[in-house]
Amino acid sequence: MTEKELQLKTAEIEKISHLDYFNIAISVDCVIFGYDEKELKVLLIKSDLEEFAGLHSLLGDLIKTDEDLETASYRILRERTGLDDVYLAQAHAFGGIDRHPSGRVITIAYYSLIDIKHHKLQLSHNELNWHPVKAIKKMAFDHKLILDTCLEQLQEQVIEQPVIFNLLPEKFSLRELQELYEAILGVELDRRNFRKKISIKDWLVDMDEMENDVPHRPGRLYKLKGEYNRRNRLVSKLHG
Amino acid sequence: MTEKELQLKTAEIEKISHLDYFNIAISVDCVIFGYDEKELKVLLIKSDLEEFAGLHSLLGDLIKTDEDLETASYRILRERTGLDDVYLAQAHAFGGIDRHPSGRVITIAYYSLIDIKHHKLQLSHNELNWHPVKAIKKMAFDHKLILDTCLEQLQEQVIEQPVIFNLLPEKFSLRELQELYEAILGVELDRRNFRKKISIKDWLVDMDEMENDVPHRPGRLYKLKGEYNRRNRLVSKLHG
DNA sequence: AAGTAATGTGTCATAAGTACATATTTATTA
DNA sequence: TAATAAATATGTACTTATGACACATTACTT
Repeated sequence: MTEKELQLKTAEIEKISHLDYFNIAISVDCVIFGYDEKELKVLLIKSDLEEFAGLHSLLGDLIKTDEDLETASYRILRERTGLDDVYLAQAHAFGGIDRHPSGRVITIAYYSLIDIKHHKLQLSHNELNWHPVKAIKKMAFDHKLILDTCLEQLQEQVIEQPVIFNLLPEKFSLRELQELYEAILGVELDRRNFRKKISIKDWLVDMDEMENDVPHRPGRLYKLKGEYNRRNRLVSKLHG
Repeated sequence: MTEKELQLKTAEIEKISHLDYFNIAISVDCVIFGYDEKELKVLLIKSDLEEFAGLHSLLGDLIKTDEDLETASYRILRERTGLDDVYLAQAHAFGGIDRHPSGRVITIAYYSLIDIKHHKLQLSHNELNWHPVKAIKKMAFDHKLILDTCLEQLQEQVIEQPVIFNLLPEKFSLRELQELYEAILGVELDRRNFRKKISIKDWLVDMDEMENDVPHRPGRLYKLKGEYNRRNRLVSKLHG
């Protein structure tokens, strides 16, 4: 490094009034939920850090200076899965001092809902796989805590809002929908009462079609009313 | 700056693998809610930036490298109000690229609930004042958006959880409690139905005492059951 | 002593939630 | 081809929660 270069660097440092404050990196971590084989799943990658050998971690990356939080989340989704038009919601910020072994990293956790079967995922990495949420015990970093937090928020969210449909193909039967609720909430629901409740919410359109790939009496197919369809929409109206 | 010092600085820079990523500052902003004169209020300071002359802003500060998010929030609360044992909850992270005129700052918003009258606030600054939430139209930065977001979350929270009591003195009448709910939710409630609902929740202990400073028939005084008392407790079990 | 204003309680109608049973339709099996 | 199995589809009775509403009581004020 030449004297000239050093001077430039020095100027750069001086410009930053409190270097201390810029000694913290910011990342985004995405909890990507999917639903397959009657199980809620999450997309994880094998950790490449020695400290966490054998453990899995969420998909995340540091935020670039010219992108906002949601742009960064969408970038990660695109880079890792090839998907663009997915449901995304901010869950929580995690900022423990020692949460990252290489230094101070504050992360902002988002969760995303994906229809595994419909979207052809272009998984960017051969150690990137779907894992049943229920089976996950330990993860790298504080990612188990992040996962649990996102799952809790998802549980609250699906009860109130019509977001669960982002995990299903466009057309689905009421049985499939019920099984998905059961997988997310971890409870068994009464079929008759479930149907009553769903019909009261008035979220669905009857497609006048039937299932055709089931080994039993096929059920009617429904889709979400267009007005609730959030697949292609930025969920959060909040980005300041 | 000597050659030696330059070399040290250079080493420091080299150690940071991607300087770009450390060009973002992180702050915490606190929406400090209080309740007085039958109004929900928020503690604001006059902005000292020229861009926002005449506008008010939330209390916030950059996070230090050795403190986690909640520690930073509590530090701000302590520095600004002298209070320590208050309810605090994380609301949302805001990371818009241009949200701060002096550079890239991502902020994590917390809201806090304070009993204005009981705690003797040591307001650190003479331009620090309580403002009725309903009257606030414009604020500095994106702080109006942050305030609105926190208010929404508070509204959801008080319906489900016994947190509203952090805004009241230890002993209170059902009328005071109802008025507080009305102020937060922005609705009028039926007195008889309200009392029924509260009694079902079984949050309160009858103190067998009466109001004594009211110009009408005094009501019974209640307090929150100890098991729900969160005043001295870190709310968030989540800090990774 | 009468008036005023708020406290404190109760009822009824309606809506929502819960437990539970039977008929129907399709695929499979004998 | 007929019986069987398994899932769909729907309805009813009971309980609980919600919302609208009325009246007696108590303490302060005039």
